[in-house]
Amino acid sequence: MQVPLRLATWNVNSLKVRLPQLLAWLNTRTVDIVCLQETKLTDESFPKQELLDVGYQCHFAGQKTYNGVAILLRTDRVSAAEAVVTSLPELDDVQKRLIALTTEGIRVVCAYFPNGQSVGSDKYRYKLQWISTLTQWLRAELAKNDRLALLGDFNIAPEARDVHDPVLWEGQILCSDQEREGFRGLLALGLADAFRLFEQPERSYTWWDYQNLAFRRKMGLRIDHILLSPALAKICTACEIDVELRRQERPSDHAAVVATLKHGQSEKHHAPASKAHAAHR
DNA sequence: ATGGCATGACAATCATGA
Repeated sequence: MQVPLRLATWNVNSLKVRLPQLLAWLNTRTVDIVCLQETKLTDESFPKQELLDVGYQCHFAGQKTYNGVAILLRTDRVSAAEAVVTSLPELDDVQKRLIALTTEGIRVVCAYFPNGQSVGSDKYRYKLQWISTLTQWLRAELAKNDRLALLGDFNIAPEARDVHDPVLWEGQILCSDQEREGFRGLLALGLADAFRLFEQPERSYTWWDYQNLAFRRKMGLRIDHILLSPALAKICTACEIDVELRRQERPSDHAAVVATLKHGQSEKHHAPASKAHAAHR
């Protein structure tokens, strides 16, 4: 069976406010695994029944006012979640920025990277530390899981072409050398930026400021990403930004990113490295 | 000019975002 699998990430900037848009989006788009950031909800007030009613099982880690992440699984299309974790084991952190689970033999990691506020601030140092801890943890996860996807709001524009005005943003938060070095550190684990596996339109962004008509003027940044392990990059057939979400009434300031995977045979999940190597010759 | 929105907590402004 070769049914395509679609993975998405969207920073909703308050799930309470964006729930109607999310429900409508889930009804019109075929997405199977949906990572959300900035839910800004405690776990008690997570709208799990509403999402269950449209066919999604929810896993979430939230807090009052800030942060909060969730993964939604379309239960008729993907297997039940296993090995759910709701924090980075190595980091003692009250901020809810990470949730991970395994479905369909895929380790799905949903992350809301710290913003960093301004270069050199305490929050900036926390951001770099958080990225470093995530990277170390992912190294171990990749050793255990061939198929791994890291989705989320990275709060990093990796390259000049991901920024509407690279000169204006040079060295600024989201674009600083150390943040970009952190992003490259994730790629160095073997992960691929799914969006850049394909030819893309120029000025493709995922975030636009609410102010100054930034969206209409195409003044954005590409800071939401889907990174795929080699086994998943190999079967990725598309990666697109859903800008329609940003065009709506009372939108989130982020658009969603959606990747499509050819749903490979399950035997590939546990293919030993030696065998994969042999197949190359 | 470090603002201009938007969101949430809280009750007039303030913290935070990116």
